Amino acid sequence: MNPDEAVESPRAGLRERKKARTRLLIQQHAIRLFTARGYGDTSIDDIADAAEVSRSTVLRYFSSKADLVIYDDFDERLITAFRAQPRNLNAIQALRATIRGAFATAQMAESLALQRSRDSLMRSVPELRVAMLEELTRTVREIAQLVAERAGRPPNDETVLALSGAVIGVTIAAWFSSDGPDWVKLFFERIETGLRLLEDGFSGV
Amino acid sequence: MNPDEAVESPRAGLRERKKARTRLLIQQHAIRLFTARGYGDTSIDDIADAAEVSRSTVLRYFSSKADLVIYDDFDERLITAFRAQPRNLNAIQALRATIRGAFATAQMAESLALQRSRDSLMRSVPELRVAMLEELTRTVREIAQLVAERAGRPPNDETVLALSGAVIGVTIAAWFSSDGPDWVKLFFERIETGLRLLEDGFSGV
Amino acid sequence: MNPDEAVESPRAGLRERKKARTRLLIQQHAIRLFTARGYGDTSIDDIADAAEVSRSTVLRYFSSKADLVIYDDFDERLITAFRAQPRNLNAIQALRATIRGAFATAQMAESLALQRSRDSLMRSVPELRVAMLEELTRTVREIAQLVAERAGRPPNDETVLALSGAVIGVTIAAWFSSDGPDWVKLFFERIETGLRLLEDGFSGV
Amino acid sequence: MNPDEAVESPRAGLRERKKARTRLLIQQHAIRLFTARGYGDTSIDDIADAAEVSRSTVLRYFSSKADLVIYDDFDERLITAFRAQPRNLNAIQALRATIRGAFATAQMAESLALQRSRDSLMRSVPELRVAMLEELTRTVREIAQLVAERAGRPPNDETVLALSGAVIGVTIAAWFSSDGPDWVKLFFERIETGLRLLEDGFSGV
DNA sequence: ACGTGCGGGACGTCCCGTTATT
DNA sequence: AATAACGGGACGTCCCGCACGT
Repeated sequence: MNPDEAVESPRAGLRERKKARTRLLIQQHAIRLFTARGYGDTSIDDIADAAEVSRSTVLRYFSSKADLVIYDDFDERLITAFRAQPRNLNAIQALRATIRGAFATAQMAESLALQRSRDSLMRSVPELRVAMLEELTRTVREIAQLVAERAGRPPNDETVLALSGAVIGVTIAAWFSSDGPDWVKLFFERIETGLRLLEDGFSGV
Repeated sequence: MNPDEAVESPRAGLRERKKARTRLLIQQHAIRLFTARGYGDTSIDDIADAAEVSRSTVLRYFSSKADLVIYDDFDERLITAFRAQPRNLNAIQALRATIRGAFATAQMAESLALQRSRDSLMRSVPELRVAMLEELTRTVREIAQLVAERAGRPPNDETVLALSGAVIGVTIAAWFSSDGPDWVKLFFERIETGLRLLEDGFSGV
Repeated sequence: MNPDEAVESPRAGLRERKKARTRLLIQQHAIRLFTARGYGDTSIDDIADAAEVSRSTVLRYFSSKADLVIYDDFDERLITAFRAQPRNLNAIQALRATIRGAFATAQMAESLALQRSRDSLMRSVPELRVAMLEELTRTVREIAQLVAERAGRPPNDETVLALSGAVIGVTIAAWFSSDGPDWVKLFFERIETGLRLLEDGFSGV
Repeated sequence: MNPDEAVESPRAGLRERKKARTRLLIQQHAIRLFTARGYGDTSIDDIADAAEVSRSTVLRYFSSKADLVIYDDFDERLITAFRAQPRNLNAIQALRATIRGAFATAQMAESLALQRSRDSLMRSVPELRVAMLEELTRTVREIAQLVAERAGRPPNDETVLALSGAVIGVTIAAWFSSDGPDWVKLFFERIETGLRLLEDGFSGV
């Protein structure tokens, strides 16, 4: 789901930039090896060797083996983008605008192939599918926080919760149903459609 | 999530009824033991002993240890109830009517305490939480099937997918946020609120 | 085990009093944070921030993280009180009188809630339980010293050692078995019972 | 504290005998290496190599590194011996008789040198001292169980708790104070003295 | 000089495939 | 033939010492 690092913070410290590069390097090797040899048949040591770092470093950057596939900074960047939306948009409008922006970014990402591999792994390896679902529940809470901020309601407000859940549900459904070579396009289209329906209501269905 | 079996299908054969009772018996012992000793510290053999059946019988009824907690027939009964809704209701209206019916059933359930234990286990044991999420993704597809039937659209229709995903998302959010002694009531209220918002749209948020 | 500082030495210098207050302040913040976030998830820096002192100050007052929970001035005060007992009492009688005095003090302590938190932490965090046991073995030697003084025997006298060990053993057993809301009362009652039995002998058991 | 395997069950199955031998073999190598190179500087792998078993096997027999030093079957054998005491003895008398029996056994133990090394390690390595104290608190509960059985009282009876605590306290004090070449003799003498005083009472001190 | 990242390595847990017992 | 021990290896956590950068 990671449309890569198109929007890299320009003035990040050297230290930070190096860390980001190491992280990406490790993840690239990991996904390459997982895809080539299979997830279960690739050890963390194999990845460390390939990336020419120590096992410790791999585990410092990714807290578990599954995290090597699951991790992306999509959430962080969506959150930043969402917060930057004009204040006159309501929560869903801001979400839709954010998603459209993310799609533009994703399209021009150089490492779409990497994303495709990640996606394929997450679909096929039960352990990863499971880890991703757990991750999604964390995301529900983050979205709730964002929506609550914008709507000026508490994060445990019924409406806020419903919207957050619906958004993540639409995302899961879009992800599960978007397969094939054009999956990124399909994926974003379906999220866009879903958000529009959330805005207008499903009463016509 | 199972508000128990108050609405037992009246004309089930004797054999079916006995099987259902054995299943419930095993599950009750399982949840009692899990709650008392902890999930990890209770073996399938312990449960078989307590329920006075053989280990193989336990595994005939439940395909895994997690299933002993996860399983309920809520889905099946919701599906039946959904199909029985008047044809003039649209998909969401039918869902809302179904949920209201389920809530009435749940309120009069005799073994709310059992449900409370299940709920508590599913929240606290990561292994179970994860199994439940996996289960939910299966449910997305079933709901999509139902909605597609009623709307007269194919199951992979964009709108159908979005609605199904949104419904399940609202359910997850309701579940995660409904805690405390009144969780069943809260849970159903939040689903009801969520479905109403899905029908009307979130444009006002 | 600290029933608080109700009996503050009346003629302590201002400097001493200020140090004691800083120490208590730090400890209160520490235990509050440990209870709220968990022991492992609270760093010494967090505590320093909360108490508005520097990290080095925290470590000046408490030599380790565990010490923030373990420390109390119960021992010092018991020793002082023990030494003040009439000379005609034998060792055990003096101990019993001392404990009774401490209990009266403990009962009127204003911050029983703090003690309750400390107690709960010490029971639940293995690292702390262990530190407390180590601390207790140090106390054995101090008690041996006191008993030896009063009995006019050398500190490594067999009888002195046996009595000191027995006293501390009775204390451990009383602590481990005193749970629930009334734990302070139970704790002191059990020590009192134990000391009486040590005085009279267990031949009737 | 392990007076070794003088009283080996004569008709133990071959399987069991082999297991007991493997366990002892591993422990002997462990203590030899710990003594020679230091505890911290000896890894579990080193021990596995020396004993010519796999690391897994070492950890199957001993659940932690500390356990390699801490473990003995002293408790189990004391419990068995205690239960075998004549029913007309009260709890303390039975304990004293049991200890005297254990002492006779300990004296003829061939591997006193091993015990001496264990003792020395437990005194000098803080980590082990700590593990032993935790172990002792477990033993308090076992003694309480035994005493309760014999006295016909519940295990959480105040008197039972006091006696159990006192016994373990006397044991700790005896252990801490028994040093030098004759430590085993001293150790048992001090326990014997302590138990006699517990029986008769400390009123004369 | 000071902090922070990194390599290295041990620990304890878990799981699976193989090998012996019984 | 079934059960149980064993070897092997991966995982994730923790800790220490080094070195790099600022």
